[in-house]
Amino acid sequence: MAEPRSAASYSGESLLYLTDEQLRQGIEAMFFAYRGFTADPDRILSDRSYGRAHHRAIHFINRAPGTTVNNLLAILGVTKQSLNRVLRTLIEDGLVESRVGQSDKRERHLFLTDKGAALEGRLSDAQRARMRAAYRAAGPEAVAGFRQVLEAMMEADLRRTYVRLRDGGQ
Amino acid sequence: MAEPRSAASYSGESLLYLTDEQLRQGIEAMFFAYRGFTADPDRILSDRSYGRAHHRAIHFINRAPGTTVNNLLAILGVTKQSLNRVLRTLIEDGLVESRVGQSDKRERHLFLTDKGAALEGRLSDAQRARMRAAYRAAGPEAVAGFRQVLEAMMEADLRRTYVRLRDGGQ
DNA sequence: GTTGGAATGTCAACAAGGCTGACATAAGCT
DNA sequence: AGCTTATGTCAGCCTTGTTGACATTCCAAC
Repeated sequence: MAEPRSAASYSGESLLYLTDEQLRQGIEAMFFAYRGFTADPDRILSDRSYGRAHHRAIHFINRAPGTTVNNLLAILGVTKQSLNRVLRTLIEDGLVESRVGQSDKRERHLFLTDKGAALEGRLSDAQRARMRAAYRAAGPEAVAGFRQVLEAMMEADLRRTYVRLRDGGQ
Repeated sequence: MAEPRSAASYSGESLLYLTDEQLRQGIEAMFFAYRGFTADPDRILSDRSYGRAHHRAIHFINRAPGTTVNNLLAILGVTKQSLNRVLRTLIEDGLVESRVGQSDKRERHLFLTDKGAALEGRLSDAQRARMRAAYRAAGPEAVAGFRQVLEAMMEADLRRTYVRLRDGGQ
C-alpha cells in the first residue's frame, strides 16, 4: 500500500471510470450485448442453413453495391477462400449476382438480386428494431457516447474503413 | 411523399438519432468495434492452440471462482458438449482445476490454477488496455452512455446475469 | 511481341468450435 | 425404489475460419 493507485493519484479529475473493475464491467457488457446484437438475425438465418458469415456478406454488398471481392475481404477481415465459399452459395441460391469487371476482367463486382435484397431487408429490419429499442431506451446523449467509445475501440485500419462507409453512405 | 417520416413527425423532440441511417451506422460500429475488442486476446491465444472459447471460459471462472459447470453454461450460452471439450483441454493442461462439490457431490466447482490465473492475467491486461484507451479517448460521459446502450441491447435473461455479476463482484 | 510477376478469384482439404442425439454415472429427492 | 438433476462422453454433423495449389488476367520490362 506504499504506492497510491493510479486512479487516486489525480485529485482534480475523477478517473474512477478507468478502474480495472469498471473496465471489466465494460468488457462483460460488450460480450453480453454482442450476443443480443446478433440474436435476431441468427434466428432468421438458422432455418435457411445460412449463418452469420452470409449475413455479413449480404449486409456489405447491399451497403456498397458493385463492390469487388477484394474490397469485401478487406471489410470483413477473412481469407478470400472463406468468403468465396459463402459467396458461392449465395450466388447459387440466386441472392447475389457476380459480374465480371469491364475495365479489369479479373475483378468480380457483386450485387444483390431482388431475392437477396428481400432477405437483406428482413435481417436489417430485425437488427434495426433491436438497435432502435436500445437507442430509445438510452436516449440521444447516451447514443452519442456509445458511438464514441465504439469508434475508439476499433483497430486503426478498420476505423478508416468504417468512417469511409459512414461518410460515403449518405 | 404523402406520409411524413416518423422521425420528422414529432416536432418538439429531435428523434433524428433514430433514423434508419443512424441505426445502420450503429450496427456497423458494433461490428467493427467487436473485432478490435477481441483482437488482442486472439493474438495471444493463437500461439497456444487455444481460441476464443477458452478465453471466455477462463474469464468467467476467474470472475466467479468455484462456479459450477451448469452455471458457466448459462453464462456462456453454449451446449455442455461444447463447453466440456474446452474445459477438458484446460484441465488437462493444468490451467483449470475441477473439484467435486461438498454438499452436492454431482457438481463440479471450477477454479483457475496459478498457471491458469497467469494466462487470464495476460489476456485481461491486453483487453483492458484497449478498453482503457477507448474509455480515456471518449471520456466519462461517453462511457456512461456506452454502458447504457449496451445494457439495453442485451436479451432480458442475459441482462439479469450481467447485472448479477456486476453487482456481486465488488 | 513475349514473358514473368502481381493481382484476382476458385477448388480442395483440414481444424476449431458450434450443434443434436444417445447414453452412462452418480447423487439427490420423494 | 424410482424419478430427477448434474455432469461427462461418444459419435456425427454444420458453419466458418485456415493454408496450399492452381487458373486466369493484367501489366510492365525486356
